[in-house]
Amino acid sequence: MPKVTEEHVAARRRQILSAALRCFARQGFHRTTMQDIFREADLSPGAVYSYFGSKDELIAAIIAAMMGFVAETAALFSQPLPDGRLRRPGQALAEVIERYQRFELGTVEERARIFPHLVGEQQRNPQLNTAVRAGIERLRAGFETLARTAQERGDLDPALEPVHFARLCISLLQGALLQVGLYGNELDLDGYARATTTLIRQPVGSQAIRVPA
Amino acid sequence: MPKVTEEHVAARRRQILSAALRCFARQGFHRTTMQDIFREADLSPGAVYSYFGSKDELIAAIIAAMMGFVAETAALFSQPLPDGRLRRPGQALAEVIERYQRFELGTVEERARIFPHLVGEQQRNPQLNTAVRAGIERLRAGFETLARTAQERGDLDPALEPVHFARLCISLLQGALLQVGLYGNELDLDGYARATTTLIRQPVGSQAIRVPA
Amino acid sequence: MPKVTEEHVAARRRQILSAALRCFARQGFHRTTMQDIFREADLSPGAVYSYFGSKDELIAAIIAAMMGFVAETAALFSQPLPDGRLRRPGQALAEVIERYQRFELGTVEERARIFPHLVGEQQRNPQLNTAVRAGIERLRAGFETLARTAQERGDLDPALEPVHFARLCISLLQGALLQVGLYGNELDLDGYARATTTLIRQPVGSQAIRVPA
Amino acid sequence: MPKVTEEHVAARRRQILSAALRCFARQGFHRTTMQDIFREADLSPGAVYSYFGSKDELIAAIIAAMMGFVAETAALFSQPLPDGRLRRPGQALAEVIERYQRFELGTVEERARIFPHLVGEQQRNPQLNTAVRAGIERLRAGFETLARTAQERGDLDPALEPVHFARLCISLLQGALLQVGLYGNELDLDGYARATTTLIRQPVGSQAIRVPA
DNA sequence: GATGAATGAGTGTTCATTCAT
DNA sequence: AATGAATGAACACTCATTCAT
Repeated sequence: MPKVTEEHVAARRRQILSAALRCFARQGFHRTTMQDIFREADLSPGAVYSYFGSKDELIAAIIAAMMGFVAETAALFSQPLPDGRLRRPGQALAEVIERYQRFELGTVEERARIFPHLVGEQQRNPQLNTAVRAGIERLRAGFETLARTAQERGDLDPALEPVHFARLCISLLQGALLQVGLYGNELDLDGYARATTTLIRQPVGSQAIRVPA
Repeated sequence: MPKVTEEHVAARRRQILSAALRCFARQGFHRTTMQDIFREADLSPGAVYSYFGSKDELIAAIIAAMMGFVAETAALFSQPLPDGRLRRPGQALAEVIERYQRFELGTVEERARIFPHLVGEQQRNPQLNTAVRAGIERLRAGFETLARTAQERGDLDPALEPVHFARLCISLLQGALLQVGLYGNELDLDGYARATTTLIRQPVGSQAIRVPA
Repeated sequence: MPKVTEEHVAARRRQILSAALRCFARQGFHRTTMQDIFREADLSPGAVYSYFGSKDELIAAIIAAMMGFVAETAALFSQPLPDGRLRRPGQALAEVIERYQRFELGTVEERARIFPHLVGEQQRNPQLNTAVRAGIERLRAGFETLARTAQERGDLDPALEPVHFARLCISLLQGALLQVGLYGNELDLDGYARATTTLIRQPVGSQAIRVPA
Repeated sequence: MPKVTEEHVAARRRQILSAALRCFARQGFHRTTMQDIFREADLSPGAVYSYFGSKDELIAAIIAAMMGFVAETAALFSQPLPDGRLRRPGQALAEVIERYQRFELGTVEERARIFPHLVGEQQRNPQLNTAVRAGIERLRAGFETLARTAQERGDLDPALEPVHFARLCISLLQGALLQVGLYGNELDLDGYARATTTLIRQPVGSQAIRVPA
């Protein structure tokens, strides 16, 4: 009965991971005890430890899932839209936020609350640091490419250096996560997304034509 | 000689806080042990505990110092510039980043590395949460006011809702901190500040007058 | 078919015991986990537990097997040799060592490596202690009898008190085991056996006749 | 007050080591929990751990003390007696046993009961193994030298190969320890020592002159 | 009979905090 | 005021054993 077992294993891992995510979102990685996770997952220590070898492995699995989301999203940006053109940066930003909301691990808020802990952990763990930097860099590079393309098409103010502009896009996403963590449901993520799109659209000539008051 | 004592107390508190900051920046709040702090401050446990009642108090004091910076900065924005006008939002953003770099507690990088830990801690501690939300809200409200004023003067695209726009300004600041934590000195904060200013300047009519290609 | 089942049971027990012996010789009783034994025996937990009720029972079974060897050997000494005479103590010592090498449980080295663990365990477990003391006492009493007989025949220096002499024979055997455990194959057990025989042969008058230098 | 502290530290270490020795002698290394040691030493976990970094370190310290005894004893054998001559092997054996009884760590019986655990541990721990083999080898080499010297002086049967003879001396010592562990105070160690001396004295010609019955 | 996922008491160790000096 | 040895609750993790299938 290998199939049943395989499914069972996958289900248990999901069960444990989502319990851990809830705990981590509530208390952070370090304030969460393994006991908390056993209780939340309704499993014994031995059961959890037969699926994940240590607390760190559990943390790493959750971070890996989140970085997987980043990698997939970054990959998406290299693909043209159905109409054969690349997204404008503003569209891309809104798309990330929308995809984030549909991501299958935990809830929007839980993922947002995990985010600062992930950042903190990665600062201290060289292995995680490499992974996280690589992930973010891929996303940033994606925005940079979109910015160049948009500038070529006259969709973006050429005064914005693509390298820096891409960094700001990352900031807008990071800020979204932090503010969801801070305000929870009170923050309207879709409204936030629309605002970023508005802010980002900077057509050619916008500055030049400005009429002095 | 109460004055000497008072100064002595203040100096010791600074000594301890900055030792703690260095430790926290290196290891995060939870991985830092009180022993680490005793060693870094070159003081005995008893000495440290006579100035701060607990580790949490130490954490809270550091967070309070950082929120103090936020509050002062927010207060600044209500004051007009020497010429009697209020800053444009872009100016304000650059000013925050510049002030941040001159803030006297620890180094630019240490403060940035503490930031995610601060966020994580505040999510868990209602008292801190209230303080942090209040601080950020004040800053956000400051940007909102500046945005309205700028719109009235025709310095900012009226299509940008001030409430949301202010949130994005916060994001740009939060992103700056996270990225300094991530890249350290490799990130050029002044370049980042200039890029935000460029992104933010959205004069009236910029969209309307755009000439189709 | 009770006979088949009985054989099956015996075979399984042997399979498990020899797997356990290998593990115990490698890691000692306490560092060996039941998982180690399941893996070494290539059986499931349930299977092993249906033959031995606990880890302690497994340990006891192995110790019992080794004490069985001691008991058989001690019994042998009461029997005269084919020529109707009893062994001289030196012969007996060599015989024990030779029989030890042919004992069917595990290898020479494995049994030697188990020995100190056996001693340690028996010190702590009154039931085992009784069994082990009885076994060794029987062997010691055997040597004592052989010593008396040898003394009567003039084959052994009467200055050696049989009671103490027998103890020393036991020591020479214990030392052999410990040193095999320590040096493994590097120790030549047959050479050791010959040396003990040489040491032990102390004929009547050997001291008296000694010519002063 | 560095002197007071230094003495205090030494006293605490002794206190802890002797508590540990009692526990280990009673239960063996692995069945002894750190809790047992805290209780026996009447100290808190933190106190014990500030003197010894781990259970293994505690075990190693005790084994080191015992190997120190072996090393000192072996060193002694290289020194001639007051009369300028080297000991005869039998004298040396008795001297070891006598010194063993006066050794300051724990009681005679406790040290004996630790012995099999020490052997078992050393089989599994390469570092300990090296140390223990070296210690025993030094003692064995001491006996070998004494044997050669004795043979040259006609004090020992030249038929006994010094290398093997020395091994048997080690066995007689090992056996003494094991039997003290087994019988406790019931075993008369001094009687044992005298018996070994008697067994060992094998003067030249003892075999040759033997009169056939 | 056999399996192996699950249990949960128990382990070694850490570290914020106290208090006699 | 200052010290630092000591405390002990709490932690991550292990492993002998069970029992539904």
